[in-house]
Amino acid sequence: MAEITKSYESRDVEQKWYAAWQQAGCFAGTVTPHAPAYSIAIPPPNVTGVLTMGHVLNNTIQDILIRRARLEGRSAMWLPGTDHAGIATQTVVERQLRKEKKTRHDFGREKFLEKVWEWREEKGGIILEQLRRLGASCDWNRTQFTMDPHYSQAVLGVFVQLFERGNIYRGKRMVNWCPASQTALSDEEVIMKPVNGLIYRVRYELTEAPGTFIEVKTTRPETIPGDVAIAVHPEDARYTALIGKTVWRPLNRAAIPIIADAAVDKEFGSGALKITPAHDKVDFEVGTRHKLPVIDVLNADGSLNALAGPELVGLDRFAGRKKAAEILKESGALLAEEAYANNVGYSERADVPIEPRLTWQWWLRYPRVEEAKTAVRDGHIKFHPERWSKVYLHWLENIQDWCISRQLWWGHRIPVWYRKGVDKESLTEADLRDTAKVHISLAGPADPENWVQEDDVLDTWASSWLWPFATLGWPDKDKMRAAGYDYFYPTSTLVTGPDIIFFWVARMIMAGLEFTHEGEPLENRIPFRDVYFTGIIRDQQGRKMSKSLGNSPDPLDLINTYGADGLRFGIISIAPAGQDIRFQEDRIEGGKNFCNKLWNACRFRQMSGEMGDNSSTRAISSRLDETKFDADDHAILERLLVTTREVGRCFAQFEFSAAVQALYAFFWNDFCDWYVEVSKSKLLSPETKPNCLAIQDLVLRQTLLLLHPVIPFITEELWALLGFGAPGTFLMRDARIEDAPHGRLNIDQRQASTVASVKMFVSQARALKAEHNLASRRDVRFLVKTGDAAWAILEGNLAKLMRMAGAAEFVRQEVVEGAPAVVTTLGTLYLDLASTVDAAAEKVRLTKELEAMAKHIAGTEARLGNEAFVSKAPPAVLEGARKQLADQKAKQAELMRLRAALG
RNA sequence: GGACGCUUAGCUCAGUUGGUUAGAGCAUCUCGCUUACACCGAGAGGGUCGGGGGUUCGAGUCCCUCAGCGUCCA
Repeated sequence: MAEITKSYESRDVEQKWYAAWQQAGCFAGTVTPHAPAYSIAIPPPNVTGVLTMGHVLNNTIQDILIRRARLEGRSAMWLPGTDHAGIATQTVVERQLRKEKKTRHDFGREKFLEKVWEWREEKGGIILEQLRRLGASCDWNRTQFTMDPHYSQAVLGVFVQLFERGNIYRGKRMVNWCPASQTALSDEEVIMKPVNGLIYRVRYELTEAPGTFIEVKTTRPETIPGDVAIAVHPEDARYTALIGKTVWRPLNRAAIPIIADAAVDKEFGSGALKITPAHDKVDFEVGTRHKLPVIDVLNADGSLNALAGPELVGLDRFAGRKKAAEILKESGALLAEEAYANNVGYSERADVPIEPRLTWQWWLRYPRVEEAKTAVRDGHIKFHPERWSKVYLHWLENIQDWCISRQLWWGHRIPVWYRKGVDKESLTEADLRDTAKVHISLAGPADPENWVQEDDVLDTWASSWLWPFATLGWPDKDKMRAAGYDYFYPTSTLVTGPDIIFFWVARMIMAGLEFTHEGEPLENRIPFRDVYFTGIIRDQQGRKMSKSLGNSPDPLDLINTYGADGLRFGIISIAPAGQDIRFQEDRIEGGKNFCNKLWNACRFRQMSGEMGDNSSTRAISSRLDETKFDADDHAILERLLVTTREVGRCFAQFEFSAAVQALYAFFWNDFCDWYVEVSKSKLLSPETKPNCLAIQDLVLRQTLLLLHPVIPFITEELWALLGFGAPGTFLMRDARIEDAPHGRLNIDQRQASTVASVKMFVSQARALKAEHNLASRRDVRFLVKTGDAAWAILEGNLAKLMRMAGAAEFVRQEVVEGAPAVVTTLGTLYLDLASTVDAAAEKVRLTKELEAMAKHIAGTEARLGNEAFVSKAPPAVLEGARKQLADQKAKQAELMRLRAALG
């Protein structure tokens, strides 16, 4: 067996095991009829993406769930992949072209798409490679891409089906237009941002009464050429006389009417509102009500067009705004410019203000909205933390139709063909259903030469909402069988961020309900049973980590510095359930240190004696002689059992950081700081050595099993080094978690509980020495004044005590005068240094302690003196308080005696 | 404006259904290279649990209210 080195070096170990796992096919999720299935579909990262700290957290959690499921004997399958990220990817490739001073139009649609595919082949797999560095145990053979042929068929087939079912329609409506990407966006892709800008007070002169004006306030003077009316509230007494009159539009001069509409807010500004139907959603509605014309003064790229007038045409909308203000100022129409803070919608991807724009788009009426609510409300799908279900339900209550068409080239081109010569601008709902005018199918028309395909593609989210089942071969029966659709769907758990609860989670639920297992009950059609929402990783100042701020560490750097296991352990330990996380690199360092500690504890075991048969819990147990157990043996096994249960509970309830904390405390404090230390005396005697080694093996074996989901590499390495598995087997694939690692052994609670008082005794002895500036070397003589029972405990642990406390000897003695002392539950402990002690200082210390004790006693006495407490508190609490008081009083008496002895 | 979350040690956070003297990691200070680990060990200091009010024998924990911070939806 290889010797364990002095410190853990992650790099070689990680590479070695990842390759070995992959070669042995350990990641494969296979249909195993008699085993329960456990499956996760990865939230497909954007194909243009690189690994961020958010990915690290999210994917570490998924890997933990998957690896734990394997160890529990389930057939686990984690399905990886990427999504095609329409806007982002197209933008990346266009940016490349721009370096050659070209645009996508120079190439044409087909050639441009070839370029995108080339880019994807070359760069699109980076993030999946990075996930391997993290240790992700995805079933890579199942890797999917939303633009794969099969997946695309599923997406387009769904479009056709939803059209046939009446959920999809084409309509000319106000959409969120991104002038940078030049496409429509869904409401969810618009982010409202507070902006400090200007508001302009502008007056419009009445045509019938020159010199009389009506005033409006606007933040967008460049849209004035698009004004078609001034609206006032019908009950606004200031303006009733003016309704029906006309005013001069101050830019691109024309007469426009003053109308009355209840949508006007009387309190805002002067109470009069300019109506620009082409550039505002509310204005559009007002315009429609009053049958007003629509004057669109903007081009698709946000520049002003000829309808804006000769002075503004060609200008960008922001330059146009300035220019418009200048013109208004010159003509005297501009009354004032005032600072103004308002909310402006920004394009999520391009980060520019969106324009409300009237265009033809494809819309989806969501299917299964009510069922989607039921699924979560009735707990068929459980959200963790639960509170996100409110956000989800609220969105579904107020759901709006989804604009699913995008004016892009990269994506799923909508499977709609218009017969040549048909005017797309005037198609009615009935025309869409007229197969002579419009053809909608997966296969396309039989006579393509007579048709023109729709230019638009589908929103990327309109493909990824099928992810949990389209990745399992749906709707192709053969592919479904091969992928194990019936076995793995519904998937078990979705791990994602709450920021895409609408974008993705809600939509996946609706898609799953609509398209899978038709006719079966709801619980068979939902796409997943549990949804775990991670927190958002923030920097030290609490800001979101982002590329533009440059405040995110590169996870690959962290892996190189601290190891993948160190990074995983660290990130999980700072990620409490459902809370945002402030990133601290020192916690990642803590993860690395933990790995090193684990490494060295195993090294100590290896150096302590011959390895026995470690190949199973049963084999190790059979090496134990229970009759020779001492209190420490019972105590560590008891703690192991409790920790095993606690960790199991934590994993089951998605409390990952609590699991890690429990493991940390058990391993570092109970095992390393105590059991390993007491082992150092136990190993000296042939009476106790075999048991001690076997118990260490039992503890280490179980600890590696419990830790493996979190830190897979180092645990696999140590598993092999300590011979816990048969050659050719893997911890990750072949090992199974056992609930009762101690096997048939009986744990003696009474004995185990004495360890606590011995620990405390040692700790107090050390403190006593430290207070008197003695190094923790073992050269001190202690005297103990104590009763027979306590002395028996001390005597039984003498060798350990001397080593742990750093004592030359412990001597039982009835009377000790003038020595520094401490009162413990096992008697009064004196430092035999009478000659050197500073009596005055010692007296001060004891007095301080007595004061604190008096306070505690007063508190306990007050509680016990309270009639209500005595009559109402549960007996156990009451008994505890009485015992506490007795202990406190005994300690107080002893402290007083010690103080008196100092003279 | 509405919903949700947060406020506990210098920093970052735990604290399960209310129950002994509120914990951890990091940082700080003191001591120690004792045959696993200095990526370590021993010890110490450090908190009126955001403010106020209430319920209760008992509140960091439950209720009300105020303040500050954050997120989402309008």
